[in-house]
Amino acid sequence: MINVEIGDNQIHEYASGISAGEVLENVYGKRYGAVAAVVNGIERDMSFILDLDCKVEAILGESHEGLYILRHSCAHLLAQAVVEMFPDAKPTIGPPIDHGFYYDFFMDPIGDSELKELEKRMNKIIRTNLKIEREEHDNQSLRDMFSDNKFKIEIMDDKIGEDLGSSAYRQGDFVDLCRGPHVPSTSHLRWFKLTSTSQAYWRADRNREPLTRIYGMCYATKEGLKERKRQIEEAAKRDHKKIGKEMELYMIDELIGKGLPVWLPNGQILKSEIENYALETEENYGYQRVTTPALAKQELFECSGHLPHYADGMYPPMEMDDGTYYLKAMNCPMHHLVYRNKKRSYRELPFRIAEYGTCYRNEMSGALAGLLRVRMLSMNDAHIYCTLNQVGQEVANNIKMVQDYYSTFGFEDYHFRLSLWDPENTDKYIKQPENWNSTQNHLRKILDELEVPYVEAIGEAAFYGPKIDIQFTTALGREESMSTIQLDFAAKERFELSYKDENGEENGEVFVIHRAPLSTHERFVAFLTEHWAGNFPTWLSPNQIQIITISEKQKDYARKVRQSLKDIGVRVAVDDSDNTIGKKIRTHRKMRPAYMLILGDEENQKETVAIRARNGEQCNDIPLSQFINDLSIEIRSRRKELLLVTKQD
RNA sequence: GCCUCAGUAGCUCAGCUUGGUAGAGCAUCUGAUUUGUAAUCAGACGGCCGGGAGUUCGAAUCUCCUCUGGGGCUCCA
Repeated sequence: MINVEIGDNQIHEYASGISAGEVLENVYGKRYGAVAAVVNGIERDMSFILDLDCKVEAILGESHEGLYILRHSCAHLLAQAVVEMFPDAKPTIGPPIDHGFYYDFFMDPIGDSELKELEKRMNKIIRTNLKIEREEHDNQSLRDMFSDNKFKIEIMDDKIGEDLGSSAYRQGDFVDLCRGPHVPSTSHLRWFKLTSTSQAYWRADRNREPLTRIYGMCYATKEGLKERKRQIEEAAKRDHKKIGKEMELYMIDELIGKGLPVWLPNGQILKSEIENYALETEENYGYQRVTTPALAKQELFECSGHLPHYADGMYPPMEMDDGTYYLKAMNCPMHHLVYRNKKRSYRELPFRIAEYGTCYRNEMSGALAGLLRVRMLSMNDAHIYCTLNQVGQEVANNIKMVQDYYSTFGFEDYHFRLSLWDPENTDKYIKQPENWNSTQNHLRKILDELEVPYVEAIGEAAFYGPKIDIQFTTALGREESMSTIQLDFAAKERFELSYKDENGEENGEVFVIHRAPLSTHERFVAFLTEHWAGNFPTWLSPNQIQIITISEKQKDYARKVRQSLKDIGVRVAVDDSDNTIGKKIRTHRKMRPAYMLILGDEENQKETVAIRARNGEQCNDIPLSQFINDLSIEIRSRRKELLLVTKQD
């Protein structure tokens, strides 16, 4: 007999050789929704045999761990269906991911019809409720089992010494190399859907074999799957590409080229408002403005290291009669020259210069997406030249600046990422390991001291130094970098940056901080649009006020109100057409003005306005002068909420 | 750049499976209507069905190539 501890210190006695699943079923009943078990802290299959005293916990299908197992099992199920349908396909790897799973196969690409067919086959396997069984093998017999799949053999080769690849999981005729654990049988995998296919490369290396990747989503319950589908639909409504078209924020024309959006008048308003806000902020933080050219000579980018390290990201060279020119992918090299333009004193540090410029990056055509990834970037860029001692304060200021910005714009869902170089793959980086270590530790220390939570990411650094990136997830679920604060230890040598220190010595220890707290205007506006679903705070709104007349009798009054609002800089339009008022409201909702003013005889006589806020709230009989006053406060203070209306009652 | 799906009127889409004179709603314009909070009525205008080639007596529809867009890979702000 063995003692098994379950839940809150309950000890049960069982015969040795009982399975974890039987114990759990004995305690919780048959339908308690567990997919696997934790035995003495280690995740195990339900079939795991208990032969010593131990502690057993259930992993519920709806828990984080449970979903992970469910999705992993669902990936196996997909592989089974694929091998059944395409006997030559070689499964490679198939991990669980957020919301679902994917599996990469060495096989010819497939289309939608095959995807549907696979889904059918998977459902069939689910209905037959195959048992999913773990098998232990020694290394040699595992290799024999997978001898026709070089990818699995390669995985085993990699795991030599780790002593992990000793198990396989079998369901019917299908067997896959796997650590497990898995759900007990295929009937647990009912709530899945195959979503898409794409091409990936073995080991994410484009020189290796191209693989067909199949994505699916998978949940423990019907409701879970339904909720996810609903989320995707909701997100699609916020998509900046959809709203951008509806609100006429930007356009892309074939004749100009892909990745080269044109800012339409409404989008330009957003851009200008953001720019003005940044200008104000940067003045407070001690930045000075400069403007540098869009192109520069090859020698500059060789000096900066862009050509050796970033050539792929730049447009090809232009041969001129006096040399070779490149469009700039970044402002930094030119800003370094601004710094170097005269002898600097320690009294000038930190020296901060900002530029509202455009950079040009040769993104691969397949990567371009709406405003999120473009080839011409409007950047709110700046560089800070300072001593190592000053780096901490400057980085802290920038983190604060970012947080202030985000709070004004209403962003709450983001996380910090410390982006490090990859010592295993140094080609992309300036090879100075000791500098990498010291600057990375420096940034890490700053973040720790500020008590800002962050994740670390290897291989995400800039070629000249580590970064603090602020990561967002788009409405459609893709993670993107928004703001960035980068520490550059290489520029000082490459550009011979120096200053005269307190002792009158020429000191070459100039550190450069590259920062773009507002991302690029393109990406920022994309996020802003998705975040607010186009219902921007009043100060940003391209159409702040829409005036609607009830009949043609109020034409003059409407024009008078419009002029009063224009006088204080409000963006306002009048609709005095002969449509019905319901029709006018419906029409103008598309442009999402913060407030609509409904003007009839009553308002005309009393010099008042009837306010219909964007959220549907209604507020009548407000004296025009009061409205103007309140509105201007709302706009000037860059308030996020439409407080004007609720304030009245 | 690679894989996949899709391109029909300014916008949203039907027609394509099974080839036979290009459709709807909204928007626009013109009348009528003068309206109190999410679509007033009527009429008109609008398309070489992304572009090119092929198959066919005949192609929006079938085949191939190409361009553009969506999703993914890779890359990155």
